[in-house]
Amino acid sequence: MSDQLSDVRETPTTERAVRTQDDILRIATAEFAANGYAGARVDEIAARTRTTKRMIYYYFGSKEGLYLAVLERVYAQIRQVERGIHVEELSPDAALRTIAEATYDHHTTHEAFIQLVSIENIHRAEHLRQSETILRENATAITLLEEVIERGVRAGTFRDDVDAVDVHMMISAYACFHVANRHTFAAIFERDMLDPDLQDSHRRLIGDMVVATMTDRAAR
Amino acid sequence: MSDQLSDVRETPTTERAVRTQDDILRIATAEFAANGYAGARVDEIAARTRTTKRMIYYYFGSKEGLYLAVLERVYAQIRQVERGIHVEELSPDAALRTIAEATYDHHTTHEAFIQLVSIENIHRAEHLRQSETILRENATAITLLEEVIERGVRAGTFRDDVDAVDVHMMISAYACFHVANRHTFAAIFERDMLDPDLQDSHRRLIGDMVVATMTDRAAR
Amino acid sequence: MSDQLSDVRETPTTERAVRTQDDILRIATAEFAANGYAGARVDEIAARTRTTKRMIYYYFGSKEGLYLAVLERVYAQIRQVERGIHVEELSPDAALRTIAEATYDHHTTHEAFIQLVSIENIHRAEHLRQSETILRENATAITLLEEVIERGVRAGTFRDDVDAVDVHMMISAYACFHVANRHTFAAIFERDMLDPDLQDSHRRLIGDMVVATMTDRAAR
Amino acid sequence: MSDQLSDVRETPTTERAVRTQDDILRIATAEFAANGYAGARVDEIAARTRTTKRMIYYYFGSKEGLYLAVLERVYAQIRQVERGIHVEELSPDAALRTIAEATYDHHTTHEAFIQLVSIENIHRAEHLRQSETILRENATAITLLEEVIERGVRAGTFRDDVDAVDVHMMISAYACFHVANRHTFAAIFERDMLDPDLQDSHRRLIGDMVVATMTDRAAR
DNA sequence: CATGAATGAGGTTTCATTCAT
DNA sequence: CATGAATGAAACCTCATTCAT
Repeated sequence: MSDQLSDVRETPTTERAVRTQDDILRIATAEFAANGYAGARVDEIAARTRTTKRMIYYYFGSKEGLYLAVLERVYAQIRQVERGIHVEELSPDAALRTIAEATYDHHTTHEAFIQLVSIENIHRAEHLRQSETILRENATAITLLEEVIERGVRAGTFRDDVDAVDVHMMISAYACFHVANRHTFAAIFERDMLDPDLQDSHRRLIGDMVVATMTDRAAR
Repeated sequence: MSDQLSDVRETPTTERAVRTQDDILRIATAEFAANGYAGARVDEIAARTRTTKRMIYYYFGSKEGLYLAVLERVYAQIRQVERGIHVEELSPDAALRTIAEATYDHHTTHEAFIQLVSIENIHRAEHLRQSETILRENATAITLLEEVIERGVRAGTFRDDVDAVDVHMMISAYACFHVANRHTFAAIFERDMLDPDLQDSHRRLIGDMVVATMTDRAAR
Repeated sequence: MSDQLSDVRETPTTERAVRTQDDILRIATAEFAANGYAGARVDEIAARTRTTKRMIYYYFGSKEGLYLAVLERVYAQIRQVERGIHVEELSPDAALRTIAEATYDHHTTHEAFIQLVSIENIHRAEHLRQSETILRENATAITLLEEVIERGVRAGTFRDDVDAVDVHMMISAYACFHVANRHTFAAIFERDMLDPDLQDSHRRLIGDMVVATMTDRAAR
Repeated sequence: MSDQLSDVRETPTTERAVRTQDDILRIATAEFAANGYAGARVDEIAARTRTTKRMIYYYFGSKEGLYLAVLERVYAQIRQVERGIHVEELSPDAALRTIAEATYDHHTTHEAFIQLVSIENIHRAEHLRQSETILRENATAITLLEEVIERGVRAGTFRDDVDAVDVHMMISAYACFHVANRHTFAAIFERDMLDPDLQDSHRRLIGDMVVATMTDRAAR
């Protein structure tokens, strides 16, 4: 749960309490993602829950506390995905492509996560910075990339002036954009980036993009 | 102004009126960008303006009307930039790189625009879709790319399975991400993507990325 | 108005606004005095007012801001009374008695003031300490007493080991007690200290008390 | 316990129950004294107790029942002190001074009692009036004074137009004020009436005051 | 065009109290 | 006796919007 709040039940003891909190968090995730922090309504969240508004305050202390808990939850989920990626056996090219595709798959299927990240950026990451867990655990995505890039560089196939954080940035940018800018993009260019018919080619494209960039002879 | 609202002053007559409206729009742009649609306060906007709340309602009818006007204004500004890009004389490679860099330069120097686009996406582009001007005029960015890609494909240097909208997507994703996700990225990875020291290498990287992807032999 | 709050209309411009604020302050004074800070209800105050709850927040910002304004108002009123006391022409004895009686008269006819002081003490004077005006202006009551005591001491009729603050304490204690402890005293001892029939003798008694104490030969 | 409430455990049976109740009452006394009736929080009281909220309701029925029990407890304590005062052997002067000093000593060392009396007065002694015990037993303080005054009057040293209730009022006023108005007084006059350095002179002063007043020749 | 005053609906939060185990 | 979970009523406060001058 949130790292800095007190006066709230930190860890539920009964199984029923777990269900109540999960219920609240699930609904709250959707509401915050769909309406932004200020636009989300505690009343509305409560109404869609099995429980009452009072319980939100009982467990999370405040609207902000709830939002923080939501944030930590979605960041914990992506950590799980990242930890499930194993590329030790793959060539640097294949490893890079695998990581890119995994990120693409996660982001395009976790709309709420991407929206919450967008929202959090509007608020200058002020809430996220309060969560030691997120700060500490979510940077580990980089170590995986570092290892792959080092292998590629050593093998002479990867350029050495682009580091893991840069690569992560390229991959994240592409994957995030699909979800985060879906609606304005669709409105203006009349193409839904998440159209299932485009999924395969878009997944291939992100792999191409990152591999081509890293193996680009001209850039060296 | 917004395309569907009536009962509001559409075009200012006196020069003073123009200045008043510009003042309001400038402040409102900052407020909406910084706080989101629901988070922005009409009172706050009025307080920071040289005029009063009454004028906001006189000129823009409602908070939503003001937001729409703000949106149209920032989209008009990027249209200006796009129209200033001329790549007819350049090779397809150079042309692509020029367009990518121009987008990168625009986005990284127009934080409010990117933030407003993020916000608009949170609201499923519901406001943007009301603006015929934006929908009609802003898609023209594509024609420029189409022409370049066609030249590259005809020359045999570009792959032909990636169209102008895809390329625009890649470029926008990279450029948007720098601004839109700046804060969460900085918090977690301890790297400010807009750090002036990184500007040159990041501008080069976006060019590398799009050119490498389009000229990628392996992908063909 | 309160010294530290912002975002609230500090000084009303129209006469109507003055009336609205006075109306609110009058009712609020009664409500806070009757129910304590926590016990007073903003809703109730608003209901008894010509205006609405919203106006309370418009003018005073918060419940606390309103309470502070109430506090400053009643302290300003007693300052007025204190400034109206002139004892330069009187003998030290008579002057002391006059001051004591004036305090007695003020306190016994300003129940709300005494109650608010009681309430403020329950809250360890945390609000009062925020008001520079009260702190600066209300201590001046002492200078009047100092001058009188000095005269009495010099004349050899007053003891010199009791200073103005001590005398003020004795007088205030007696006068406050009549109002502040009226109800418990009446319940237990079956005597209403504010019974009009007792007024004269109690006014005389406070004068006797302070004069006798200061002229007490045995104490010297 | 309260005289009129039923359905609550009147007298604890086990020793453990006594300790639990005492624990609750001790904490509750502090909380009510520090925050007023409305300002005190049942949750907070429970949290500071070794037991739980359930126990408060089990033993005292309601917040009001608890408050009443607190009130009765502190009034019982001062009764004990009063019963310990013996002045039969002393001269009327010395007896008066002894009573005054004892009251002064009690009040200045029982802040919570004085605060609760202040609070109770804000509520027009509505709770206190429900307690037959307090009403019946606490008026007996007067009989002690009556006897002393009668002796003094008979001896010709005391005036006869000031009765025991008046004297009790003077003494209580002085002693209460030290505690009840400590904070506003300190804030405005920059003198802490309970400063240990002032204790002796202030104790002497209350004796001087009451004796001087009663033996005042001028007043007769 | 300008300004402070006003409004009502609805938002977030708190509190005493009770329930289930 | 003890504990965390739950509740509903009501508290405080905010916001977009309109009015009177």
